[in-house]
Amino acid sequence: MDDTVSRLKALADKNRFRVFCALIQYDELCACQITELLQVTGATASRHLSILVTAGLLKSRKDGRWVLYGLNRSCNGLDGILQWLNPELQSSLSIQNDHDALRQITDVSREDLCRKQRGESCCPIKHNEVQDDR
Amino acid sequence: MDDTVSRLKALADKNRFRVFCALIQYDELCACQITELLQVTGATASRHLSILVTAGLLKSRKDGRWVLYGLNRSCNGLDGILQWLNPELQSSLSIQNDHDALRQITDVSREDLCRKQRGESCCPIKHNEVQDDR
DNA sequence: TAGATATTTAGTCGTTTGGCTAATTATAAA
DNA sequence: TTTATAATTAGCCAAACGACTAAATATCTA
Repeated sequence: MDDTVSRLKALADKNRFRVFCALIQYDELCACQITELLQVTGATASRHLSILVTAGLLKSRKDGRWVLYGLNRSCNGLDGILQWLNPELQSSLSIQNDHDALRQITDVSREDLCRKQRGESCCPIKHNEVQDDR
Repeated sequence: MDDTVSRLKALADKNRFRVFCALIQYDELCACQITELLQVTGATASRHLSILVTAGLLKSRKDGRWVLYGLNRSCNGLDGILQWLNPELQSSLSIQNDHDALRQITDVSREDLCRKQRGESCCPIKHNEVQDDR
């Protein structure tokens, strides 16, 4: 039970939930891409990611300087979670917004993305107003 | 999305999760029975229950002096949640413990149960040591 | 109707959470 | 080997949370 509750806790935060949903659509995203999606500091994104990994929902692997995150496909009960969420995701405007933002984020190279995050105003990515569902 | 996250938040607490699981097995339980199961004050149980109701996971109805709680069968996505949880519940010792405790709790009348909760030491219910899974 | 009683609400308190900045670690490039 | 940089960790703070007690509400019963 404790495992299940800790998975629930991990998903019961809006930003972590967004990350999880993003990774249903994208096989792998690096920390800086998720930072850009959430519009928080890298430190904050990193902590959220570690909570999701600790709960067993995500896996991470290093790729040089970058750390790539993806769903942990062998997570106990993952299929059930996906089946539950799937209908909800189809109809969610917020998730659709994130999906659009991610297309732009993954369009630029990770190098350029990080440059932009450092404030070097290269390759600006404009985020749409995120209006929530209902 | 916000609805989904608030349902996740509602379930992401050990005591509320136990209540939800209890109501998968029992069609209806009154507030005092849930208070007894959780071993918290009535006020605390009441707040947990109201969070679950507000999230749309539970329904309540009055039966005279008592308030009965049960799963809200028309909750959006409930089937998905149940399918996800079902395998986990089968193997959980904690849930099994709660199930055993509930059998004793529902064995005595609500009147006697409340009398006992007021400390009138009638019809004692002994709770097993609740050891957690793993 | 008056008293008893099941439940909820209000108010308090210590802990946890989610965000930030600053410091640290690990890898790539010069 | 030094410098740059992606990511994480540490430390801080305000807000949210979960528990409690006490007070209020609603319903039964004598």
